[in-house]
Amino acid sequence: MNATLELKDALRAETSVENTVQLLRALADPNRLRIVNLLLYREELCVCDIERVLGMTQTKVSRHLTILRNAGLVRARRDSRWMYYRLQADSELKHALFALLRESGCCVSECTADLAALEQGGCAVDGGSCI
Amino acid sequence: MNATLELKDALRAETSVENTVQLLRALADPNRLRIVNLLLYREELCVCDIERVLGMTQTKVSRHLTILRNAGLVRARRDSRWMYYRLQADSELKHALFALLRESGCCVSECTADLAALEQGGCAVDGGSCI
DNA sequence: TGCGTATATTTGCATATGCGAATATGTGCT
DNA sequence: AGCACATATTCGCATATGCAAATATACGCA
Repeated sequence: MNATLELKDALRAETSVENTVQLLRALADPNRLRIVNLLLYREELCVCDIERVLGMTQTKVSRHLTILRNAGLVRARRDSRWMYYRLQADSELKHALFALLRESGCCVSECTADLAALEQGGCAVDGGSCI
Repeated sequence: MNATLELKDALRAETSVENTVQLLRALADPNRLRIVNLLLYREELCVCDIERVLGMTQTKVSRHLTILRNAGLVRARRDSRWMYYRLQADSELKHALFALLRESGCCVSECTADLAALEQGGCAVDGGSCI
């Protein structure tokens, strides 16, 4: 059995229609897709970073992060007053989805601007990504 | 420039947040995911095939196929009284999504049963797939 | 304890989505 | 034309989703 087959088997074992739908639904929103896109290029970001970079209200960012967290696409870590979020690629399907989004750019116009804004003095850990 | 870079560029050129969201939203439904899954393994299926294999009403199948068609994920061909649907992988992003779904199985339990039902006397063209 | 900052949740509302039932359209056959 | 079959659309309803505004919670600091 080669590596490709092993990957395929691992994917089959973990997936179900409902599980896949849950992940797709969580990603199928422009706000959440932009948030995930930022996290593809920054290992970790706090709510206020995302709020500032994407120009969304705090309520909006928090709500969408909660949805992403409930879908298991991100995980949170508290550091003092700040909550830091990062992608959670803890299954082959999630990993494949993140890879697809990263490769697709998913955002030639919008997200390029988002990433540029991120460069302008984000307070988060820079570089890296989970995939 | 190598093949990988060319693929990446092609993806970036065609994608936008709204376009990606439209595709994800269309896929983010259990009925539609099961329909797409069938089409990953059969080149072409008519509405009555899907209706019978998935045990859905005609109205339901038709409505969800319309949504998939509006998203550009499938295309239809009329042959006499029958409408035949097939996947439309006419962009790199769609191609990547179909490949991901096919590799993921996306359906270890449910879709295996669907595909087994499909083997039991479907009236459609068999074998093959668009990807 | 009280204050300021960071984040989360609730509330009320508008819109979107999914469903079954009924109906309409399109096609072939007689 | 009229009937039967295959598919599409409309309608009314229930539920889900997204939003802003207001409020609540959590933490650090004085």
